[in-house]
Amino acid sequence: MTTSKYLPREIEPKWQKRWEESGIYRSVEDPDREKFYCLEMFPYPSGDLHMGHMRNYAIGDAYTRFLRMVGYNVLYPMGYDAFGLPAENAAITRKVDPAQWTRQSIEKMKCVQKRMGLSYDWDRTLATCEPEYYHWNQWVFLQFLKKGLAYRNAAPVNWCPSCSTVLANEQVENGGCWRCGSNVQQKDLEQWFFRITAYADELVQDLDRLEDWPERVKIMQRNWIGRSEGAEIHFPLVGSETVISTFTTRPDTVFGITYMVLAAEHPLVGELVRGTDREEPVRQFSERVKGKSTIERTDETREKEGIDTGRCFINPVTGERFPILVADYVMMEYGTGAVMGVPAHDQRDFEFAGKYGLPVRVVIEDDARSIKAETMEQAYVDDGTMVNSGPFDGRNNREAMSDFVGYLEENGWGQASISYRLRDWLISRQRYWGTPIPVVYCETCGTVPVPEEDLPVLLPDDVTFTGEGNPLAASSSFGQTTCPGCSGHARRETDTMDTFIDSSHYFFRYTDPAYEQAPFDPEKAAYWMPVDQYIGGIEHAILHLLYARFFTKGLRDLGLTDVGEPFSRLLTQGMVIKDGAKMSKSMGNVIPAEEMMDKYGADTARMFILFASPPEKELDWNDHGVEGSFRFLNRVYRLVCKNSHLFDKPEDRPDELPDGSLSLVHAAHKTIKKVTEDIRNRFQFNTAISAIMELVNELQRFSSDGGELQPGDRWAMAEGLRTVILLLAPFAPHMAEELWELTGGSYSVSVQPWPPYDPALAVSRTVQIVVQINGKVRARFEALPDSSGEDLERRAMENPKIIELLKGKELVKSVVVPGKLVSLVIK
RNA sequence: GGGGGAGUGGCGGAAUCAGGUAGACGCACGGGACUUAAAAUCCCGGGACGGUAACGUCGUGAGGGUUCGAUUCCCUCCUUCCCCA
Repeated sequence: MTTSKYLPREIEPKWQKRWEESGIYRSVEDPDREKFYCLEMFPYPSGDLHMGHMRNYAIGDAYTRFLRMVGYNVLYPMGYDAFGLPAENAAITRKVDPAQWTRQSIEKMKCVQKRMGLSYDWDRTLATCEPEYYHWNQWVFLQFLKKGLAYRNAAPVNWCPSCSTVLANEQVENGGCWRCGSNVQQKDLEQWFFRITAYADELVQDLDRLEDWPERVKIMQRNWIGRSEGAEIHFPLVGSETVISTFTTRPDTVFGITYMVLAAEHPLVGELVRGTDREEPVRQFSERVKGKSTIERTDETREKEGIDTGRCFINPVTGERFPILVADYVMMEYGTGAVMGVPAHDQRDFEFAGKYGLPVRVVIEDDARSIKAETMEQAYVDDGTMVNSGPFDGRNNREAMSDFVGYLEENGWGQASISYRLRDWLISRQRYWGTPIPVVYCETCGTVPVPEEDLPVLLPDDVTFTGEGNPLAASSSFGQTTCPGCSGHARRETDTMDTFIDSSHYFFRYTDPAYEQAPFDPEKAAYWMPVDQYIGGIEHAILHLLYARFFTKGLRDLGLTDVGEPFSRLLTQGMVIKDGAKMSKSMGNVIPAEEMMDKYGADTARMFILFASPPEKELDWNDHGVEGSFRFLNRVYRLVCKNSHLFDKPEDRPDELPDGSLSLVHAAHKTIKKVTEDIRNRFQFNTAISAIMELVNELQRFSSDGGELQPGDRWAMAEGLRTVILLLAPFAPHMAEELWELTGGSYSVSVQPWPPYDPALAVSRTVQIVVQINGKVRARFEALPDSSGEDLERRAMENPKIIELLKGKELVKSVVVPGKLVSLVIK
């Protein structure tokens, strides 16, 4: 008998070394085997590996290990999202080289990841800050430029004064910077954009194909893209050739227009009032409005402000003139920056019109009651019958909608149109630690892309980090260059790319990280892509996942891949909570991953993380709970050691099994079935682990029941223990290896076939049947699982307690559910 | 304001997909065994109320509905978290 103790500190490094030396987690393309690409969102290498990371990897690794045992050819890589602000900030405050700082952090993180025992193919590791990687950011940029998917434009942009950079719309949260929270200001700048709106429709439509994505992520994306159908209508300006266009989702209310409002940023505002007595007040008003934040301007509860321009437009459908105003609640980013005012049928317009004495004209009536403009207390926004609408009077507005748009089109007043909330992706950043945008500005040739053969445009070393402005712009070696076209003097673009570009195609790069001709080898990508299972935090529901989807479609249209959607299945893990708050540095409630592993070992940490909560839910951290997982692993270890003699001379299964052993065999098969289904179909690691615990409890009872074990018992016990080891292999891989070896198994447990189960054995030998009377449980009895309904009913009626309760009553009805219950209704 | 989740013992959570024994598994707690003692380990207990007990009544945020039967399905409401404004 072995009496050794469970010592994770000894066995974990031992097996990690063996895995590395034997290279069993390296993946190779094999057309004869079914592939499975499992991926976790790669981390930003801050150097600290926190619980959120640990949870992410524990989930992914357990699933991957399971898949390997089930027989898939698995790709499971890891890399580092290595560009970004923290490295640059460290450079400013601590005078360290961002590249060096980042590489050190990566090594630190990798070290912790290795200690966790994760089964990555480490040969495929990449870091986005390396020229071999960002080369391909630049390459894709050039291809996008050729296809018109990248362009430069002057636009009002979101500016974070604290980070001294512009931000994409997706990076503005509640009017503040997503990183530092500072109030975002609007600034007019020349910037580079990616034309994500070209794919707006496809990005919405393809969401329907993503059946294995959480519904809420799809809803968030759908809302973010904000596709709305309606019409664009053109209004002639009185006394001018100019036409003002507006987008509306309610073209059926055009007869009810009584005014128009423009955004303060609308390019026509200046022209409208030039030289009139309205010029100065309107200019002042516009300036004041521009200084307000977006949240303030779009807050629906706030009173809206406007100012008359003194100019009028003509409503083409009626020929009437109405005033044009400038108002604070209209944003240039949405629609066309001009909004037609229909006070009777839009609540915001109604309030605005009330404040400025603008007329209200009812054009849709409630079918139940008549609506009078004079007595309305709020806008009528529902559907109804069109009135005051010329040829459309009497028709239902919803049904008449498309006819009405046709009517506008025939007369040249407008046309059907689709509007998106989604804006083009602003990718320029005035920062150093990112991918240089490969463009030069030549005095004679203008904007010139850097030729592909000159890539990558490397980040220069001769920079100083002062915290003010972009260090790249101050570098003498970088800024000045010669034009690739005319060899004349040229100036380099000093902006770098948004780091979300890095994470928009890294999953392709893993399929062949050393490939030198393109971002990836099309053939290898064809084998591995798409990612079959992607795992990461819900916080990336919009930003990263939308950009990655767009990028994939862009790469597809460059002919590099056939894949249109990068991630077939998505699992969004819940946050890690401690003491009722998100575990975070700012809350001061962080448990470092390393500390956990020092104390209990990686297997315990992984086990607890998976056991404490289902992956999608929040995980409530509890120090005592970890203790429980540690105890469980100790128990398993002891149990196997105590019974190790059973494996000295393996026995064959006897023809006849003693009763207790037979029950044990049933329990083992039932457990295999449950664990298999919980992992494969539901990602329910917590219930899978519970099931293993139950089996362990049963084995322990069986082995300590006293008395000599019969030959059949010995066989059943050995089988039960081997089953437990195999089932634990995805969750506690180090211990599983150790015990597998101890029981005479061959290396490695992680490539053993997953244990099969016999459905006939994967049921309890007897089931408990309950007898209900009028819905209340009154008696129970044991029966065989396949007992017939008649049999069960007869046995229920023979039950002394039931006979007693039935005395003097009339049996009205009985319902029998075989294997479950007999329900009697009496009067 | 709009959209989407979630509410079950002292705690994390099961059962909810497909209506059928609510509380699996674990933590914390209580009792016992082993020990000179402790730790570790092993065994037993446990939703609430009443009862020595058998057992009974109540019980899954609140209220209603459907059903022989509702934690599960439907309606209304409350609380809370997330996303968008």
